Amino acid sequence: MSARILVVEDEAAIREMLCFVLNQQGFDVVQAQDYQSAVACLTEPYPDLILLDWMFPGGNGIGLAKEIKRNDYSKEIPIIMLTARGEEEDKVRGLEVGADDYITKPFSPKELIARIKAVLRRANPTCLADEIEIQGLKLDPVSHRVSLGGEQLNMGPTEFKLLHFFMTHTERVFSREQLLDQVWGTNVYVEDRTVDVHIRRLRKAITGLGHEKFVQTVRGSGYRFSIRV
Amino acid sequence: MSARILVVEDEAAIREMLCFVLNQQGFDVVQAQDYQSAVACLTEPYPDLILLDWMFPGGNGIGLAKEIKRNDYSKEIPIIMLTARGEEEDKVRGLEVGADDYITKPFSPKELIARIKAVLRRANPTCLADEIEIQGLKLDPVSHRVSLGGEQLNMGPTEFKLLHFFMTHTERVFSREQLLDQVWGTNVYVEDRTVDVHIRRLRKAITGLGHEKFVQTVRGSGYRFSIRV
DNA sequence: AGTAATTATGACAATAATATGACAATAATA
DNA sequence: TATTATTGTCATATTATTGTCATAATTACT
Repeated sequence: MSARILVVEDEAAIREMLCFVLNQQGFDVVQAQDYQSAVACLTEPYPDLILLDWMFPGGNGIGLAKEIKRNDYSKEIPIIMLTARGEEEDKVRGLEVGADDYITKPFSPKELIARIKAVLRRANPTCLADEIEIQGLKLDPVSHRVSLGGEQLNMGPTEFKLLHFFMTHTERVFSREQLLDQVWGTNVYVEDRTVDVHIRRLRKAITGLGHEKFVQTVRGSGYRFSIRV
Repeated sequence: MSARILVVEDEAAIREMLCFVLNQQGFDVVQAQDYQSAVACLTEPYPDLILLDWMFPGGNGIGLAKEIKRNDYSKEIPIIMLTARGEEEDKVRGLEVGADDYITKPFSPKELIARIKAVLRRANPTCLADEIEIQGLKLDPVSHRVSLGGEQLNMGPTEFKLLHFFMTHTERVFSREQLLDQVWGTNVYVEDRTVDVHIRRLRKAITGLGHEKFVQTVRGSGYRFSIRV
């Protein structure tokens, strides 16, 4: 049950960028480019969050925000406003009207995602809980648990992160360097070969009915998580 | 073997956005936020493409573009300029200096990727991470897999590279020397005849329903990958 | 057919890459 | 503070891959 996000933004390039980023993060995205189509999206299934451009044709953002907050069915939906840089007063007015947060254009994807998650966590934590399952191997980021055919699996935090990354990025080779960046985080000085060791630990941890085969070595390139053995 | 892209952009938010999108597409991304660090990135391993902001501190974009095109080692690297909207003259000047294309901010990820791929396809198709299929023979650089009619094929890294090169450069003879340059890399001292051996290994690996026939010997010249048997 | 040049092939040792087990250092937890 | 779990690194074992050779097979030419 991943979160459904309504993006209201008239400029196509920015809208596409927003949708791209949100999609990559696993959100369900609905787009609207004007007042009318935005209002049309306020029905079942309701979005869990609205990303709202301050200025857009067919009614300004604040107008739409007011409309949303007036309506009983939609007033609980959190709103994040998109404002142009430096327009401080807009932010203030936006928050007054009931926006839960705001983001300044241009925005970094990291910031965007962080703010969205923060708002969702406050408003509706369940829609962030996205359990991943691949052939009986279940990973639940919320409870921070991994199970295989109902059986709980034990592994260290690093193995968990590694598995989480793999399960959300299957069928793709990653070099040790990339894995270090993605799983350990940038600016971390760790030996390349250390990845090997954690790969082994992960394999050992998920060894069940051949599930360790999912973690595959690609000689000369790195590792891959693949269902196709 | 996926393309390495150097992003030169001072504004952190935009830079992060570019990197995010490019990373998702499987490119190797290197960042630079000023003239100095950009120049520092112009060494081994050279980027396959440079995304260059027109205006950035410590020297403008055109200055850096000129510098890149002046240097023998870097002048073959294609450049895509990032310009602010509406600055038509910038685009013209950029193209005059040797930029291969330009993108207007704000940009849609689709457009960005399309233009990058177009430029790379012209300059160096091997580093495009697109899946290639030729008569049931599939090579996917992203997952680093080769299959023939759905069946996985096994081969060593060198054979993989060789096949990748061939599949992106079909219907053309290459001398052993050329293959060594392109597949093994320059400055590698390897016997000419070694190519023969790898050709054999490649043929053996892709032997299916006569697919080994694609790898053809051109007596006295070298080898060719051709669909026409 | 005979010959020289060229390519194909199998075998092999050298090399490079990965797997693994052990260990001390560190961080987390009781 | 004591105890336990986790981490990163090393040394070593295990594989896979590489490049080269010797020899067989093929081709082109006389």
